Amino acid sequence: MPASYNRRMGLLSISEVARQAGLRPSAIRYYEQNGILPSALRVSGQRRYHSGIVHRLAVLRRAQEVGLTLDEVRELFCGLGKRNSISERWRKLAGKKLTELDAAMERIRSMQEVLYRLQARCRCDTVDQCGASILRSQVIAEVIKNRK
Amino acid sequence: MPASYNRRMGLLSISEVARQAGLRPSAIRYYEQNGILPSALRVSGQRRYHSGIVHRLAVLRRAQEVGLTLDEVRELFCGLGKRNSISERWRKLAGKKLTELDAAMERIRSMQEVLYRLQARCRCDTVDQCGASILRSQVIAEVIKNRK
DNA sequence: ATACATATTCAAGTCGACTTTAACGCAAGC
DNA sequence: GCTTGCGTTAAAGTCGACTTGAATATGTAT
Repeated sequence: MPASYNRRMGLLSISEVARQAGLRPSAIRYYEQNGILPSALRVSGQRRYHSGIVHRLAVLRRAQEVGLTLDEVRELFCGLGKRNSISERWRKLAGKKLTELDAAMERIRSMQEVLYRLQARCRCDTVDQCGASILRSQVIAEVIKNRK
Repeated sequence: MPASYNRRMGLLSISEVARQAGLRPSAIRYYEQNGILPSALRVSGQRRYHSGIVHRLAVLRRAQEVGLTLDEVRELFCGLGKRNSISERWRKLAGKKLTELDAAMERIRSMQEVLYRLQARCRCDTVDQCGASILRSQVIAEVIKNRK
């Protein structure tokens, strides 16, 4: 099947899609492999895409930007339940993320608070003296756990 | 060298230190291996610690809690320059972290903003319709990069 | 003496979202 | 028809901060 045919049909090669979406081909293959994108049409073993894929990848990117993991993006795109629209799934995931982000904000706030006090009050010379003021403050241990 | 001797000298085994510091022995070995802690005293091949190590590990943990990486903790503990006290190094690192945390806050704020709009305004049924409102908003692409 | 706990080192595994590499197939232009 | 270039797959590498596993040594209790 010649290139002219693909062009006539508006079919795009993976590198063309990647270029338009600002990704590398390997990322697109990775998404397919992990069920975030459906298996693409093949023409002599090579992936061919309809232009709509570019929009879908833009939504994917935006979803990542607001903090969704690829597992969540998969849920967004391929949602399990019966007749749930994408907007319903977005709202569900958005609620979840907003909660997580509130927690993240709070964590950052306490980190900042400790750092300010440290800048203002720490005067030790050696590590062994260090911490009188620092060790008493109460940043939640959860910080570390959730920093991953 | 018998245990009684170690006890008399106030020397602690790695598991005792780990217990007191709330870590696993493997973490302590890891710190030593990566130059965050100095090489420990050995008694027949086994690490023995003075109790001060527990304090040092508490400072380490606190440093992590406020966002320092282990590379930065190494800098904090083993700082390069000549006569710089730990408080000077703390202030330097704290300033750096505060800047990073400000940026992180800003990122989270824009993520939240997008998510709120999404919850309020998204009404699409399918992924292909999705994004009219979402794709126009401007979360910085940097979000993803720095999310790591 | 024997058993069991705890120690050691080195190498490899973990998590997430990819990228990179290797070895190969197919395509387009001359 | 030959080269250049893009496509394919599977497997391994990346980053950070550890953990886990395997093989082996030492310590402690009975």
